[in-house]
Amino acid sequence: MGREPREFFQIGDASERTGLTQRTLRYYEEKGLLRTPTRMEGGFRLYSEEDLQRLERIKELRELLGFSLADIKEMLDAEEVRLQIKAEWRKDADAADKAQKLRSAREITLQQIQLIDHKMEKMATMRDQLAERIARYDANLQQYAEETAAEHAT
Amino acid sequence: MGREPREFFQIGDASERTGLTQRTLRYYEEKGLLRTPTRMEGGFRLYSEEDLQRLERIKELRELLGFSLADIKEMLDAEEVRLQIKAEWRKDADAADKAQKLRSAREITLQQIQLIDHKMEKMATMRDQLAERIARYDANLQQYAEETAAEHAT
DNA sequence: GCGAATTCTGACGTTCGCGTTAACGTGCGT
DNA sequence: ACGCACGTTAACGCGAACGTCAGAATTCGC
Repeated sequence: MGREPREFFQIGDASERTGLTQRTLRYYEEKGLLRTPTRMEGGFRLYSEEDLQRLERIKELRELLGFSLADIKEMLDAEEVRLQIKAEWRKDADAADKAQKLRSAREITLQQIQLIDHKMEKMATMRDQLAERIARYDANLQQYAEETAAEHAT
Repeated sequence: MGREPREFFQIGDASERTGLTQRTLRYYEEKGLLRTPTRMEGGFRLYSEEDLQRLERIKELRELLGFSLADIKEMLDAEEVRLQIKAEWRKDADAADKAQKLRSAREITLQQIQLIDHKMEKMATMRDQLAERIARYDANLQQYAEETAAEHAT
C-alpha cells in the first residue's frame, strides 16, 4: 500500500495546519461552510485533507478578498453542485434537473469572476495612484536632500 | 464668475451622492476619517466636493478592498502628510522633521502597494481557477445537450 | 412667521466573526 | 485503572461598523 500522508486530523492538528483557531473551525461548521466532519466514536472531529483544503480556500476568500462567510458559503455550495453531480453522474436519471443546477452553478461562478475582475480593475488604478504618490514623495525627499547639501556647502 | 457646480451639500444630499447613510457619514467623522465638515450657523454639516471625493475613496477602500476603517484612517493620514507639507512648504523650518514624516508616509504607501500586489496575485490565480471551473461546467452541459439530442434521435 | 422637512445629538440595538470560560467527556500511555 | 492531554457543547462577551429610535433644534418654502 502507498504511504498515504495521513488520513485524519483532530481539530488541534487541523487548527495548527490551517492557522485557524479551533473555535473558528467549529464556527465554520456551524455556519454550514464545512460538512460536519466525520467523528470518532466519542465525538471527536476528524478532518480529512479535503477538509483542510477547503478551509484554506475559505481563509483566502475571507482574508484576502474580504468576502463574508455568507458569500463564501454560496460560492462553495455552487462548487459542491459540480462534485455532487460528478459523484452520481451515472446513477441518477433526471438530466434536465442536473443541467439546471449546472447552469445556476455556472451563473454564480461567472458572477464571481466578474466581481473579481471588477475588483482587480479598481485595485490596479488604486495601485497606480499609490505609485504616483511614491514618486512625488521621492521628488520631495530629493529636494530636501539637495537643500541640505546646499546648506552644508555654505 | 465661473458657475461652480455647487459648493455645499447637506448631509442628506451627501448621503445620496455617496450612497452612504447619514449615520455612516457621522460615524466616519466620529472616527476621524473625515475632518469635521464646516457647519452652518445652526450646526448643520456642510460637505464640500472634496469631502465627497474623500468619502468615495473610503467607500472603495472598504467595499472593494475590504480594509478596516482603522487601516483606512492610517492610509488617509499618510496622504494628509503630503498635503500638509505642501501647504506649509515654505513657511516652516524644520526640514529634518518634514523629511522624516515624508519617509514614514512613503513607507506606509509602499506597504499598501505591496499589499495590493499580493492581493492581486491571489485574485488572479483564483480567477483562473474559476475560469477553469466554468470550462468544466460547459463541458458537462455540452454532454447533457448531446445526450438529450441523442434521445430525441431515437 | 409658520409648518413641514431636515438635521442634530445621544443612546441603545444589531450583526458578524470569532474569543473566552465553564463544566464535562474521551483517548491513550503506563 | 488512572492521570492527563485533548476534545465537546453551551453560553456569554466583544469590537467593528453601522441601524434605529427619541426628542429637540434648525432651515426652508410659501
